[in-house]
Amino acid sequence: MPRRTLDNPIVLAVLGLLLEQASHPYQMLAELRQRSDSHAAAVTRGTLYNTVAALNEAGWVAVQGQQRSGNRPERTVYALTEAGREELVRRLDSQIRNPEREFTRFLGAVTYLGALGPDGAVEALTERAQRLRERTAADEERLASARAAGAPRLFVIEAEYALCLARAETAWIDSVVDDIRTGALTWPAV
Amino acid sequence: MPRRTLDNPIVLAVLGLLLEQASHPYQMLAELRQRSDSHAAAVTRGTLYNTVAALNEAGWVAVQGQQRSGNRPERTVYALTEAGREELVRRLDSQIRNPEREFTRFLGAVTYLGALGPDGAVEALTERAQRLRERTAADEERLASARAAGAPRLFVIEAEYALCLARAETAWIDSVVDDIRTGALTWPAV
DNA sequence: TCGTACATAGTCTATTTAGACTGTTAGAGT
DNA sequence: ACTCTAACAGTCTAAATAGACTATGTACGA
Repeated sequence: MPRRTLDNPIVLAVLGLLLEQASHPYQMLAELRQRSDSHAAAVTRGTLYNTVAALNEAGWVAVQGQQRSGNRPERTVYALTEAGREELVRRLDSQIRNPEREFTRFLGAVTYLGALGPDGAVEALTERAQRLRERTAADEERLASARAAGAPRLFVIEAEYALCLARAETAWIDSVVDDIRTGALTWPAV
Repeated sequence: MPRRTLDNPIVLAVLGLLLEQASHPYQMLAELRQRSDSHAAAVTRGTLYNTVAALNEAGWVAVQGQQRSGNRPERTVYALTEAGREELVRRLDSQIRNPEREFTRFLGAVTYLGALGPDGAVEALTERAQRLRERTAADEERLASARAAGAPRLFVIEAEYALCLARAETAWIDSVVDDIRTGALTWPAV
């Protein structure tokens, strides 16, 4: 039951991976998981196989061959086609040009921050900031060691972006917590 | 065919709206659209009706009554239950405490920025920054006039957050564009 | 050497979702 | 008075997704 619209966010990831090298779906998944938690979280197996099949029907990828090691299930290896390379560039360009308004979990929650009350809000926000800081430190370290190991900056650019946003978010949370504590942000009387 | 897991992002929005006042799905949708583009984009009608039905089965909302104006379809008005209020707070708290790694379109695209080549990347990034700036200016104005009209800051806090992130992203893009132009960020030879 | 846990590959189905479809009413323009 | 469009309110279905299920191979400790 292949899809028609093919506008799900992992299409780009699949095309991008195949630009580097031909691969089979299971391997793509492993690659995505290894590279980034956010990429990994965005895919499940069913979706990936389905997406690759649809990409195949759309002519953006093509079966390069079958492989098999031992008696394991046969692996179908896909490669990017020329049309696929063009589509990749087209989508890349458009997704960068158009800033979409993305609805993240945190944005959705912050909208109703009031329901936690001032104390609950400070509590929760403080913990988030704390966790963000820990994660940021770990990410910075990973980034630094990747660079030290010789990875070109272009290959880790999305980690830089993610770090930048995480720092901005942390700073914002800090300022909000501060404003609640000092009374610059108050709860309207109910 | 009501759902079981109820972990989709608009659950929180529905519970949050109902905390303010009882409402029927169509009205919730209008409210969401009016309040924020990101909220609006995150919902379609089918999903909303389905979600509300599931919320009802879970006991977090309850039918408050039917309304009808003229010969229009009957509107089923839902109200938050006490269990629903608790669930709202629980989810709010957890979604704020746990920073999830969210996979946005832009993050996915930036990962394969290399495929655009230095010139294409500068082109696309510059346009994004430009659009972001325009949108940010418009959002700032809307925020200011909402405040001027007497909206408590707590009620527009998510707009502040979104603005903060947008500014950080713009600054990051500017710096990357700069680095490409000056040669601080180069394309590895293929 | 046997069991047990985990990695490898992939398929399959029950939920979930997007968005087309239905029909009514209010208001604008002619 | 009459048409045309947009808002109202909801249902329905085809497509997309998550995650369980299958089945072999490998590594490790008991």
